[in-house]
Amino acid sequence: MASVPDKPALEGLENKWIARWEDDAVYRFDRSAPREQVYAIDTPPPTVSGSLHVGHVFSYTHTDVIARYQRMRGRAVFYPMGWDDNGLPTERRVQNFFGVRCDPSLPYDPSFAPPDAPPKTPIVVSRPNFVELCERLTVEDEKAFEHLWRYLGLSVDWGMTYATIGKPARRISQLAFLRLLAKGEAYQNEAPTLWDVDFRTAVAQAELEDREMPGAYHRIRFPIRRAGTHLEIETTRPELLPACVALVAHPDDERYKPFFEHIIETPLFKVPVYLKAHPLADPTKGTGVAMVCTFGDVTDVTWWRELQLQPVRAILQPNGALKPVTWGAPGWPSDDVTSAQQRYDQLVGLSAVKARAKIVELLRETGDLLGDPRPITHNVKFFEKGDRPLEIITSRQWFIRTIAHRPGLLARGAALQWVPAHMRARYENWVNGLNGDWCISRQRFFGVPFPVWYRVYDDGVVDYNDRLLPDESQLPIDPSTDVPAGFRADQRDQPGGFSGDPDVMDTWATSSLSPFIVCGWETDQALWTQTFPMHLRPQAHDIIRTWLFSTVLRSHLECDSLPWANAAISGWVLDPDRKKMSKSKGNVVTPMGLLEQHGSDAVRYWAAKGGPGVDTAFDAGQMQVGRRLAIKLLNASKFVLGKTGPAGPVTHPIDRGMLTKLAALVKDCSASLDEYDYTAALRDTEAFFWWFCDDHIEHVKRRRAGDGPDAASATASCLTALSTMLRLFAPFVPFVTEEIWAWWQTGSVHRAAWPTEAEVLDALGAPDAAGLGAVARASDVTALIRRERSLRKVPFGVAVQSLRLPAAAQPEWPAISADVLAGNNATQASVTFADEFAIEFAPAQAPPSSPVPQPQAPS
RNA sequence: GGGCGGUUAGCUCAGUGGUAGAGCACCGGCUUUACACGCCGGCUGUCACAGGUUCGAGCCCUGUACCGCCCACCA
Repeated sequence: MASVPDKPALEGLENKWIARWEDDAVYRFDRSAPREQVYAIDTPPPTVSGSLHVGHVFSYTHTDVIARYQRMRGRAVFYPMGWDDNGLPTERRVQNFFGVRCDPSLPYDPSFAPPDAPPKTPIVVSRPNFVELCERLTVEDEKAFEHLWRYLGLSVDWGMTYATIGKPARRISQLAFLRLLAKGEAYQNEAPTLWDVDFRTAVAQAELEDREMPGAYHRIRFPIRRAGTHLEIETTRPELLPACVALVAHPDDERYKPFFEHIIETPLFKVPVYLKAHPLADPTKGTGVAMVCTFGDVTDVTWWRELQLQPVRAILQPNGALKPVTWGAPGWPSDDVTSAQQRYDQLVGLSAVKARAKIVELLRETGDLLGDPRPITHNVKFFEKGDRPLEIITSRQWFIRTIAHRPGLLARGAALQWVPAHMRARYENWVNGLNGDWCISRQRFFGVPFPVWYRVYDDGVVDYNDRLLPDESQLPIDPSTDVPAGFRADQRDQPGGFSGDPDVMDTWATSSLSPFIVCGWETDQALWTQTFPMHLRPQAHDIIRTWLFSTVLRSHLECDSLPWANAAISGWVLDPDRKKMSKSKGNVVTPMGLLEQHGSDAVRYWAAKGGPGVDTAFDAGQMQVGRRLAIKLLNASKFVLGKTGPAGPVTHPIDRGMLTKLAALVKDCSASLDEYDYTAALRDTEAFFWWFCDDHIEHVKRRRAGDGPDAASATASCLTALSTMLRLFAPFVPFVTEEIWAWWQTGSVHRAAWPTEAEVLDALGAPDAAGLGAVARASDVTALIRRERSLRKVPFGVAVQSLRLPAAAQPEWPAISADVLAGNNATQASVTFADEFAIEFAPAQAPPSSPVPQPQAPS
């Protein structure tokens, strides 16, 4: 038996065992394991340019508990880690850090090196150079993240990491895209698209969020031609008046029925438009007549499509400013071209907000604005990372089909095991609410480019229908730098030459392939067969509509399969005010500080108390409890292992009862963990452990200190219990359990076999029901004695003289009397049985003196 | 407007139709040879509200209120 320290402590355990685990490759994935023994986890790649917060610690701990459990169950745990360095946060960080800006039209410069300090004027670099800078910068982030994860005790195989902008991920993103293109599941289309004017890119439905914004209803007069009357509409976006292509009212609205298909004239610009009928128009909103503009919101798109309102009169440019328009030109009719032009020219170049103020001024001048704008607050759609409301701009974009696959996607969601089960509804809700295919192209430069070139006609026009695709073996490529087969570099963007697709993929188009990336899709067939479909996707509930949905979609389209069998959805960490912890609220605690303050095991303990999918309050008090548990484990283990006597057959009823109780615990915990109910497993293990310390040890410690068969029974059963409890605790508090394990066992506890009911019962032959009754009775009687001792304030040193125990205790008494009496300083007591409990203590040696008041220092 | 959770002790939360629970906090006591980073004990309830089912409801059903989240609408 290795040495048990005199003063066991938690300090330094993290660094000690991190190093040892790495040296011993404790968490290395076994490539030779057959698929049936593999447990594969699709770990979320954290965004490296962000910072890890306590919510990450929380949810990644949950996953690690499962990973450690499965490993102890004998599974080869496939537990890689990714870094998400693809996307806007990293793009901005690279720009600021190095003082560069990307221009994809530039050729790659292999000799480029950034200056030591970012220059005032950004250096323009090619996309491959920009990606290189990203990789250089994120290496440092990744090191810090990895250190934190190791310190937290994540049992990741650190030999398997990937980056979402890394070459393998780019290759797989492009390969998967080309496969979808070949199948017709990816397509390109020119259509009205949700657009962020600051980032100047299309965004997807999944990236929207509503924000409450101040606005105002503007009541505007529209004359009806040759009717001598007018319609009134209310709009929050009067600046779109020049883009008006129709008015619309509900078909049953009696107020407007007479005027359907009449020609209305827009104010200021004198554009003839029709009043149309459409059921989506709500008679109760505003005046019941809405202005259809190209495009103010998604309803406008619907009306434009369904009412076939040609043409598009787009006035917003990609940067959000109003573009120049020649009134009187095709598509821009006006009954008064001169004044329309004169008025519109005052708007050109203005942002939507400024144009609104200007147009209100103009409407006031002509008297077409009725009354003052009426302030309201309303929800406006934003890109979740954006600062200004989304616009809708017609542009050429890549899409992946989703709507056509809705039934199949719902079936996948139904087949997936959700933890907790009710999270399935969020997925179904989202799939049922999809209103368009998934737009995956972004007009950014940093990301995975589309591996596509287009032929350029001899007249210099790019033919987007004549695509030039690379061979799969060439991937990844960058069409802004690489040249399609059969062309020369100097034919780029030349008549008769080629042009590269300028766009990059949405980050989710890569993240959705995380199982493909880690499992070696089209790269490592043996690994792919061994690990895909995976077993577990852990993630937070806010990205069900993005990461989870898109991963299911890609796997459905590419593999006709679910990507994993289980989805474990974690909750959020809330601050004590029940608000989600976030950086903007300034209530984030740095994870490393937490781990150092409380110890990793203690923080993990708190995290494991938060059930799957349950938003959980940040609670340093629970971490203190976890720390006390770890210390208690050290001390109790020291006591159990400190016994010098020999172990022998487990014959004593109390020992047999304890092990029977433990065997039931093992069975329950295993069942709980199989169902991802790690919270219940921890709670039950903890309850047993405290009972073991407080009651069982107190009962057996004197017997164990003697010799003979009863002492040997106590020693043997305590050792079994310790071994079992350490293994039950190991997934939750890996450091302290490993430390104790090393005192007396060989190998890592994290590679030890998960305990089984049969193993614990081995020393007994069978569950011992009488023993179970004995330990329960022993605890009951001890509780009675302790209660009286405490109420009467009798110190433990004062012996019990006589005991009258409940008659119900009589049958078990012979089995437990020695242990119970010894554990309560009552070995000399006379014991009788009657209906009521009674106790007498030995007379006090000295009469208690009344306490003398001590002079108090002024406080 | 639709959907999903939640509401149990001062706090954080378990609770599987059968006596209302744990930890923390608080109060009182105890140096008991593993642990004072400890131990023992005590106090603490309109289980959100209303109705229903049942011999029996915190749990099942219906409705309501409030909190949180998701989605839709947002002229």
